[in-house]
This record gives sequence, structure tokens and C-alpha cells, in this order.
Amino acid sequence: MATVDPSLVAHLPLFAGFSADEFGEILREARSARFAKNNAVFQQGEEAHSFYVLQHGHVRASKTTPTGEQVVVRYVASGETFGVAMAIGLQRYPATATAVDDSVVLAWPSASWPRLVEKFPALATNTLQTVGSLLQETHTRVVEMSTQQVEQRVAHALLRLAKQSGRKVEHGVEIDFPISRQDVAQMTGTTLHTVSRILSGWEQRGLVESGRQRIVLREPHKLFVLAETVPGDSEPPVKP
Amino acid sequence: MATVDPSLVAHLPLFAGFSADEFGEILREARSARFAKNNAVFQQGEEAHSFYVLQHGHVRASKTTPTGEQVVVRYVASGETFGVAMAIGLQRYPATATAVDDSVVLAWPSASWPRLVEKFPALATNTLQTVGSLLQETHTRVVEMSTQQVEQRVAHALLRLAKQSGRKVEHGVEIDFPISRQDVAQMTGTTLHTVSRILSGWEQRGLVESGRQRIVLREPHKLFVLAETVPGDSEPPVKP
DNA sequence: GCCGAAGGTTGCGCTGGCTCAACATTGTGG
DNA sequence: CCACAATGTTGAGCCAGCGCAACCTTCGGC
Repeated sequence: MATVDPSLVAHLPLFAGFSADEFGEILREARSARFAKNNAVFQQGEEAHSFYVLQHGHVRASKTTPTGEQVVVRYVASGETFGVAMAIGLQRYPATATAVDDSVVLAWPSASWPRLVEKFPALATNTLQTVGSLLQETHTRVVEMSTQQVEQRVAHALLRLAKQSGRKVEHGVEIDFPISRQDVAQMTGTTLHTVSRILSGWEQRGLVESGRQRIVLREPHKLFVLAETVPGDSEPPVKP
Repeated sequence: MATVDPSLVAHLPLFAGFSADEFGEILREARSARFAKNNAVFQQGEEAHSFYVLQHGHVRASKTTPTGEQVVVRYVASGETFGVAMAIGLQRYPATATAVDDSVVLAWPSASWPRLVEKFPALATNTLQTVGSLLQETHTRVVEMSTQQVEQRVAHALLRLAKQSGRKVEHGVEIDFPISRQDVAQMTGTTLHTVSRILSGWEQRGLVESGRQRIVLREPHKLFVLAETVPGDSEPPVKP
């Protein structure tokens, strides 16, 4: 298990406000690990032995219901912290984390969290920011699911992914990891069929270009307008 | 502004692990305030001047969309922390907090959060637990909205409210604050009409007893079964 | 280069739950 | 005590999106 070059992780939000010596000390307790595409970093229900920072790649966090349905809780981009179950008082992971691309993570034993936090209280406040942001995003999602139609929700979901993990390509912004219709459906509370129909429609209108596990936003701004448009807003009723 | 009796708040989760002297010191920075029923503690978008612990009463946190729809984010029960915008890095409150009953809160100036946390790091870890729990609950809600029908979601919502704020009454468990059909609808992503129909149905079956701003669960266990039952699970198709 | 599996598309029919609407009931302020 | 506002109930019609089904396309392994 190789030691980690501090310069590669010094800028991460989890370590904001630490001196070189300090995160040198923290880093010494981490190990680096590689997960090949489609392999699980950890499983829902499993003992929360570690917490993680994603160095490279992309990780999907998803929950499975007792009846077997899956819901995507989050996509983790590089630099982000995940699997902090222990820090929020959980013995077990509440979701499954899967590498959707070949990924490299930094892993700390959960057992060392209390000691690290005691020595470096800023870890707690930094994690609080992270968890707070997740809470906000999740609230946004609840609001969207409560008030918007599927098409708007899908638009918002893709725009968020593009912002978080978009890569500029020739004709727009491509979501920088493999993502299926099913994945988008599980992010927005719909079915892969409906997502497929929506993307087909958008493709015809030139808004996106998509294919197998691949989505390119060609007109992010138009998508944004669509996402904010209340359906039936276009034709105000005529007063006779 | 009266000083606060430490014995009344010593047991709150926010102060777990503090000595008498320590929360005496923290408490000295708080003021107590009373909010009459239906008055706002703070408004969405307003500068996050304070964070709060609810001493008595009940507070509803809700978000309003640009198009005017409201979504209930959370009900706060006594003892719980709310309005911690500053701690999670927000300048402004992301939701409106309204007293649904006459309520008494402890309020700290947001400005004193950084200093308090520096002196009492356990504040950060305690808040992390709180925010973590909220995140989990919100994820549960997303999963429910993604995979369950309205009737199941309403059942889950009421069972959660009963667990958090239920009061044993003669014929069951009553939700211990005024709550309308509209409120329940805004918690579950449906309309007051649908909630009304569902409650009427349950009333007929003897599962609940409800009226104006009032819901009593008469058969919590049966409701729980209903909440977990996949619709169409009852009659397996006959093979001719 | 072939084959199987995974992913994507599209048509069709059905229905849960929304919208619109009218009305009933209960609390509240003057 | 009355009037009105807030809350709740219920009917009727409609449609967005789901379930099912059939089929097509692309990728990866051998």
C-alpha cells in the first residue's frame, strides 16, 4: 500500500484550512485503492469500515428497496468525500457505492475518525459543509419530484450532472462517465422507457446528442429554459 | 431577555457530552423567544442571523418554489435543532420556518457559531449527527417518492409524524399539532384532494380518525402493513 | 468474426392521480 | 351571534406516464 503524494489532495474540501504538516499526518492513515469499472466500493448494509475521498473516476451511490427497486442517491465526482457513515452515527452504509468508471479512492478506517476529529476539529466542520450541501441538493430533488413533471426533472438532473461532471466537447457538454437511461430514470423517479422517449424527443429538437451510455448536452441553455418552463405556460388563454 | 435554566436543555442532542459549566457558557449566548401559532421564525431567503433549538411547540420548515408551490421539508419537534444555515455554509435560510403551535425557541446569533465551535468542537460533531439524520430521512423520502404510490407515501409520512410527535390518546396515537390535508399533501408530493380521499377511505376502514387539522392513527400497525404492501400483491393471478 | 448480452427505441392500452368544480362543515373575528 | 374565511369532502373527466411487448443496435468476449 503506497503512501500518497500530499500535493495531489491538498486542495480537497475535506482538508480546507490544514497546514502541510497536518494533512501529511492525516494522509498517513489513509490507503489508496483502485476499483475497476462496475465494481462496488462498498455495499448497502455492510459494516462501515472506511470513509473515502474519490481521487479519480466516478462513483454512483444507490439505495435498493426491500422490493428490489434501485434509486440513485448521488454521483460522486473526483475530490468529493463519500461513505462518511460513521461520522453521521451509522454503523452500516446506507447505500451501495459502485465505480462507474475505473476509479481511485483514498480510504481511511472509520475507526480512526473519532481520533482524527479530536485532533483536527476542522475535519468535522468541513464534513458538516459537505453533508449540508448534500442535504440541500436532496431537498431540491424532493421539491422537484413534488412539483415538476418528468421532463423537467430529467432536464434538471442532466444539467446538474453536466455542471458537476461535464466535459466540453466539440458540440456541447458531455457527461463525463458512462450513464444509461436506466441510471437517469433512477435519479428522477421515472422509468427507462420514459427517459428514452424524452431523450429521443430532445435529440430531434437538437437539444442533446446521446447514445449508449452517453449523453451530450448540445444546447444547455435551451435545456435550462425547458427545465424552468411550466408546461402549458406557452399559450395563455385568449379572452373572447 | 431572560437567562435560561440549564436543566431544561442539558439533555438535548446538540449538547451531548458537555459538562454543566460548558453548556452554561454556551447557554449564556442564547436568548429565548416565543412565537405564536402561525408566525414565522424565519423566512426563506432571509439573512441567516440565528440558529435555533426548539424548546416547546412545533415548527414547520417549508420551501416555496419560484412558481409559488410549497413543499414541507420537515417538522421540528421540541429538543431538535433547526436553522443551522450558517453551520453548513449558507448565508441565507433555504426554507421558511413557521410555528404551527405556540412555540418557544432558544436562539443563538449565527455570528457566534464559529467561535463556539472552535471552543467546543463537540458542537460540530453533534450538529453533524443531526444533519446526517436529516440527510438520511430526506433520502428515504426520495426513495419513497421514486418507488411508491401516493397511499403508501401518506401512510409512511403519518407513521413518521406519529413516531416523532405522537401523543397516546384513548383510541390510538394522535399527531400532536394542527396538521391539514394540505400539509400532508405537501409532505408527500400530492394534492390535498387525494389526501382527503385517502383519509376518508382509511376512516371507513377504521384505520384513522381525523377531522379539521387533526389526525389520530387508530391502527398504526395496520397502517404500517399498508405502507409496506406492494399494490397488486394481494391477488396472485390464477392460472387457468 | 461471430454470438450473446446489455442497452436503447417505440407502439399501445390502461390507470392512478391530477384538475376542475360544487358543496359541506367548522372555526373565528367583529 | 352572525358572516365569512378556512378547511374538508366528493364527483366527473382527463391525461401524463407506466407497464408490457416487440424489436433493434452496439459492445465485448471468445
